[in-house]
Amino acid sequence: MNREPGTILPRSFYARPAIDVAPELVGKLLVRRLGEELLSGWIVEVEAYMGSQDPASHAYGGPTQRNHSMFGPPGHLYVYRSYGVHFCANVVTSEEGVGTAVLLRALEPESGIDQMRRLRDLDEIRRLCRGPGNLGRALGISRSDDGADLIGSDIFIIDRGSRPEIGAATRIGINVAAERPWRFAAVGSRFVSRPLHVPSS
DNA sequence: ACGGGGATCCTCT
DNA sequence: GAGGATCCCCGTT
Repeated sequence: MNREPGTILPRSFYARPAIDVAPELVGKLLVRRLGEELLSGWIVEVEAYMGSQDPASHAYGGPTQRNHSMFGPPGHLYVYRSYGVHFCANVVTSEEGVGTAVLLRALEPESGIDQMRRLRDLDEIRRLCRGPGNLGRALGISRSDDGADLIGSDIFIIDRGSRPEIGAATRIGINVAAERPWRFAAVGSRFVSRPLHVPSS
C-alpha cells in the first residue's frame, strides 16, 4: 500500500463506541514488536462487540476474571482463548467501565512475513492472518498480552492514510444477536476470513 | 468440585 | 458441509 511513517492512533481514537471505532480500524496498520523484530499488517476485517447491549459480547454479563480488561480504559488489548486453542485479540473502546471492544479478525500481512510464516508453520501469505485465531498465532499473541497498552511500543496501530472502501455484514460464529451487521471489512480484499456478501445485480 | 459450551480452525468428503 | 481437537471459563452444586 503506502510507505509513509504514519501516526500512532491516540487514546481518543478508541474512546468511542465500538460500532464507531470498528469501521475506522479497517485500513489501519497493526504493528507488533517481537523482540527486535516488527511484524505488521493492514487491518482488513473486524467485528464490534457492544458489551451490556450485546448478548454476543463476552462482557454482556458484567466483569469477570477473564474479561476484566474489556472494562478497563480504552486503547488496551483484550485477549481471550477460544475453543481452548486459539488466542484472539480485541481493541478495548469507550470509557473505562463500559466493556465494549473490537475483535481483530484478519490482516493483510505487510512486514515480518517470514516470521509470521514460522509462527504459523505455513507459507501462503493470504492465509497467514485470516481469521482471529490465525491472526493471533501469526503475531505471537497470547493471554500474556491481555491488557497491553496500544499507546505503547509492543503493539500499536498506525494511520498511514489508507482509505479502503468498507462494507458491513453480520458477525461470524455467534448464535445470539446474529442479525446485527457489526462485522466490517475492506471491500474486495482477498485477506478476509470470509468475503462480504455482494448482492447480485 | 463439576460439567457444559465456546467471538475457531483444519481436515476430510 | 460436517466433525473433532482442546481447555479455559463460568454458573451451578
